[in-house]
Amino acid sequence: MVEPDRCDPVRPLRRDAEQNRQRILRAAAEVFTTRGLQATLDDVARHAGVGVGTVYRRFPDKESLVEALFEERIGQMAAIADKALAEPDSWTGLTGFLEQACELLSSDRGLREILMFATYGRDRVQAGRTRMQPLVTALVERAQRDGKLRADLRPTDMLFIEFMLTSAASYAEQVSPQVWRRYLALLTDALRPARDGTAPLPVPALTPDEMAAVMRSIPHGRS
Amino acid sequence: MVEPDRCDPVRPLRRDAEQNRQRILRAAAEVFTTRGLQATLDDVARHAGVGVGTVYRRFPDKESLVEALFEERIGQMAAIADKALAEPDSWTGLTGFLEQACELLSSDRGLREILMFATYGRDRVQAGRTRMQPLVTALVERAQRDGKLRADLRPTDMLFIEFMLTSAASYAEQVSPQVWRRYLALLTDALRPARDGTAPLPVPALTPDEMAAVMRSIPHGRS
Amino acid sequence: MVEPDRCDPVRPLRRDAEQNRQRILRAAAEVFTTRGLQATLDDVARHAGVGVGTVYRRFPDKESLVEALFEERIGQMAAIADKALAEPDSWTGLTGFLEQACELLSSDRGLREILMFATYGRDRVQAGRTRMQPLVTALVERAQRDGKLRADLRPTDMLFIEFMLTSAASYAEQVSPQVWRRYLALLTDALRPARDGTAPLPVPALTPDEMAAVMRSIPHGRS
Amino acid sequence: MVEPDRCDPVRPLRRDAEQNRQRILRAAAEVFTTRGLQATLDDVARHAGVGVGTVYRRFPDKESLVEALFEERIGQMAAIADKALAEPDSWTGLTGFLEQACELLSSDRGLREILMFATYGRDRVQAGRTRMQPLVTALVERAQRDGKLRADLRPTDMLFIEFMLTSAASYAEQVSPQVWRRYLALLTDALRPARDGTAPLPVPALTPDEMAAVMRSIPHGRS
DNA sequence: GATGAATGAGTATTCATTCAT
DNA sequence: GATGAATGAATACTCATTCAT
Repeated sequence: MVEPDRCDPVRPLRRDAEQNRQRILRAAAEVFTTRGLQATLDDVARHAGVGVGTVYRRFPDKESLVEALFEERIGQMAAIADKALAEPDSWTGLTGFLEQACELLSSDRGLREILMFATYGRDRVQAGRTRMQPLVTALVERAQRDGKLRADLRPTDMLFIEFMLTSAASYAEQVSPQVWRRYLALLTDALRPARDGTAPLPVPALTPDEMAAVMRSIPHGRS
Repeated sequence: MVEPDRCDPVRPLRRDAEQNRQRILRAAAEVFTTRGLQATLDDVARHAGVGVGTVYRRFPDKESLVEALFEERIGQMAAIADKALAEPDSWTGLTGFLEQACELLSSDRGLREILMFATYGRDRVQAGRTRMQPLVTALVERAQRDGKLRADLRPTDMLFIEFMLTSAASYAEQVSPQVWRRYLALLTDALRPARDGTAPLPVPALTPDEMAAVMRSIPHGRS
Repeated sequence: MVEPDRCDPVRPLRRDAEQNRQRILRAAAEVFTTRGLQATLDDVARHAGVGVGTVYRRFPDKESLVEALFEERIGQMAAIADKALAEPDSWTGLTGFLEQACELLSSDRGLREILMFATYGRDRVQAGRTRMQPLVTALVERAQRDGKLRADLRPTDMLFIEFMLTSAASYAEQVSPQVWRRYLALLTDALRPARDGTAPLPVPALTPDEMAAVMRSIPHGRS
Repeated sequence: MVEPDRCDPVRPLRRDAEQNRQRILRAAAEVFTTRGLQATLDDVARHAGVGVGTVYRRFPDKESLVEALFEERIGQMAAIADKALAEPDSWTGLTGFLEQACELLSSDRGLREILMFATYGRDRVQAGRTRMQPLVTALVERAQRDGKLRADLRPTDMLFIEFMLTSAASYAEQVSPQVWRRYLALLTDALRPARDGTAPLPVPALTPDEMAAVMRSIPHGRS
């Protein structure tokens, strides 16, 4: 068997298909970001200017599409963490990470739904978390070594802080899309090494394993 | 209890009706709390031991039921705020309010969904908030007069803090139902008067009117 | 708990519901009988003059409806077998059973599909067969004791004969709906005790267990 | 490889095309045989190692492919009939025809579906039958002239017998692939000249024209 | 009033068929 | 000619809401 069509560049159909795939992904991002995961694949298709069938040709089902999108976001999150680690000042790195991660999350309703309700893609979420874990741990430990961060803070705390900020952000989304920065400032302030009169944090933080269990524990459901 | 709407003696049906209403509300709380807002009204009705028709007699539609539930929660929060105002120490009052409100609100998936995505609940939520506002304002201003609370904190911030804690709490509900206390401690610490090197909070807090708008702004329904 | 509504006759809603259930069942029988199992539940609903939702209220899914119908038919089959056993002449009983069973099967495309393709209700079919088995066995053995039936015939053969006749019947359904009687006569003739020159049947008949395996072996699928 | 589309000597494309056609037909036989007619044309194409488009170039639609397949089978049956006519003994010829035809047709789910429900295949099936008719007639009449075959048997009966056997054969395919021989023996026995007490066959056989109508009558398509 | 039966628009998904490359 | 990407009508099933009893 010889290569059928290989004289010059890429295969033409391939190009079309990939173009469409991208178009669908972009449309899905937009639709899910603004209307949440409950948006129809028909909506996505219409938004992308293709038929539903085309969406299903590229992604076996809604879940797969959502997961592909999620994967993309996790990549962005990881990139943010990497950049934060590259930042020479450990404190700036840490707070910058929080800020940028929150910027990412606060504007994406679909992503929020995935993280908070595990409507789809529990396993991917898990994998994403696993990928983030060492990066966040590195950020936290570096800052603690430098004496810039409260000693009793744990890496898993960072995720909760993210969630809390996200929650605030999404709550005010329409009216004051930036208020979450107030609460970031507030929390950032609290992250600094304990001052006089600061009581140690009460309950222990979640272990990484417990954090994983959290994701598993989230009841499945549409929203 | 005073007779609400009649002109003569006792109205036995009234009592039955109210009883049913309560029964439905209790059932709804349970069902929505555990299964989220996606639970069907049939589920709620079955749980309450009544027919769906009865649910519809008491609440014009699903949204109204959800709103009534939310209002109930706000009512409970208002009671907590009242108690907090009765507390002689303004700082203890304030932090106690946060703690107790969070104890109340944690582990309620339905509530979490309302707060984060609010497919339902705009109007009552609004009304509830209006009811809370003066109480929280009093708590905040009293603590600031005493120099116990950061000066740049605004009453609306308290609600956001509450929401953030609630979000963290219900997120970890199954795995570590008390971790939210870590974040309460963290935030409480940040609420104390600014120390050296503390930057003022950046973005302005929401005004009460904006806060009201938040409630109205929440995107509505399935579409 | 007291009976809620029991003063006089039946409960009114119950009557409506049961009426509708019957109407749906009748409509389904008609639709599946003529168009096969691939007919839509929307078709059935339209035929019954109700909404699809009503069909789904009575039968959790298409399969259940089909199975309910099947159950009914099996009941009729069993009744036919019972009647055949009550017939004093064992030969008349046996051939009468074949004839009536074939009359039943030949006019019902849906039933044929169930039996031949197990699109739905494999388990019910199995159960039905189990119910029929002893009756057919009795019919066969009685006729053999009387010396009216070929000695090397086995009960499972009767089912195959049924299937073969059904197959012929369905094939000619539109053009000559009665030709199957020719082949019934042909086979009936072959069922009589062996005459001179009749070779014994070659391959052994299926055992009841193998017969059960046949049903399990039929590949699932829509048609 | 030679020039595809030229006007003069050999027609090489013809060869390629025919090759593809055969490949598709073989693939279709395999796929439909095992999975039934519900298998998708994508399946068939994949199995054949060609694109769906190619399938559609050779066969205007799914129905045509199914029909072509059926015609092929009929062609094979015709060959068997030819061979049977060459057999010196008319009885052996006749029963041998039945046996070999059944060997050919058994264990073909797709065929069974065509025969029993024929969502597809009206026209070609028709043509195929036309081709069979004279051969079978010859077989039957020769045996009757020799006094070896029941006098009231008609040529069209042979097709029905064939169908019945095929139906039994494919029904037990997985469990006892040879049981159909029992029923061939049974029917063969019944084909011998009537003995004492044998009633004449009741309903008249189909005329060739009616037989043709059978093929046309098969209810068509989905809904 | 209470009940639960009926309704039907809405959702994810499949697959025969067309058509640009 | 061949390919496989695109299309969209069709299908099973759900659930908020209405309404007869």
